[in-house]
Amino acid sequence: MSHFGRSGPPDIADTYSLLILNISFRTSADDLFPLFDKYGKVVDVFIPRDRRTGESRGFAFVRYKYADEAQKAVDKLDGRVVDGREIGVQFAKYGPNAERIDKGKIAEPVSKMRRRSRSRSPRPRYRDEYRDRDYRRRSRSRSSGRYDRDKYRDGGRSYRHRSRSYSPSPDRRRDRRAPKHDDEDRSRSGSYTSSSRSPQKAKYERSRSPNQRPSTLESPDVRNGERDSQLQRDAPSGRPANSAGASPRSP
DNA sequence: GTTGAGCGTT
Repeated sequence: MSHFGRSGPPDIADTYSLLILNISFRTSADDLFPLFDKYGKVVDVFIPRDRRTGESRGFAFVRYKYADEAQKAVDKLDGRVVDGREIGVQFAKYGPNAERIDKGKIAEPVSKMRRRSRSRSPRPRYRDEYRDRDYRRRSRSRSSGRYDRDKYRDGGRSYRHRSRSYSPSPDRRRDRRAPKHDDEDRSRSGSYTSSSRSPQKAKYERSRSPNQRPSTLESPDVRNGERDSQLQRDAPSGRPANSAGASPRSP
């Protein structure tokens, strides 16, 4: 009953969802919980994070138990400087399931809605987060800015002169994060339920240990050469039956 | 290490 997290939200029956925008990227639910809990009874605080990097997106969802408290929080916390950034508190417009929300509170399930609001969708939200597998680097920021310009500048001539054939598979490296520290109290690190709170709130070093394995990170050329070498060494006969007829380059 | 309109769950 008190343990949720197996299937998403704990209980969104009589709770009002508030959308917190403009929050710092380092702000966590633990920092927003006491802030919002001071104005009312916070049921849960959820901060959507990126699936690729795992960083916060910059907004959070605070679920209140009563609308009056939520309204108060919006009026009080809206415009408050948190972590050095002004946050924006407002009622959630959409539900977790894209359902209809009334003042942050879920009006009714989609089943009862039938197809009433089906014809009303003139605003297709383009969520270019991770389409499927073609998730590129456009994301929500970082891409559009000076970075692109700089990149373009560098790519003006470097990009074009990419030397010989360049294998278009740079994102093939699946270097997993080195499981150095596994004592992460925060299992979800996103949903705060005022339940499990680590007494040791030391400064979580953002250093995610970017353990990049240079072995697999080596250029394909080197690997290719090595493989080629090995292949050649594997067939010192001078005539590898494998290569007989099937040459790497079919002219 | 970076960024800043928006709407959500391991």
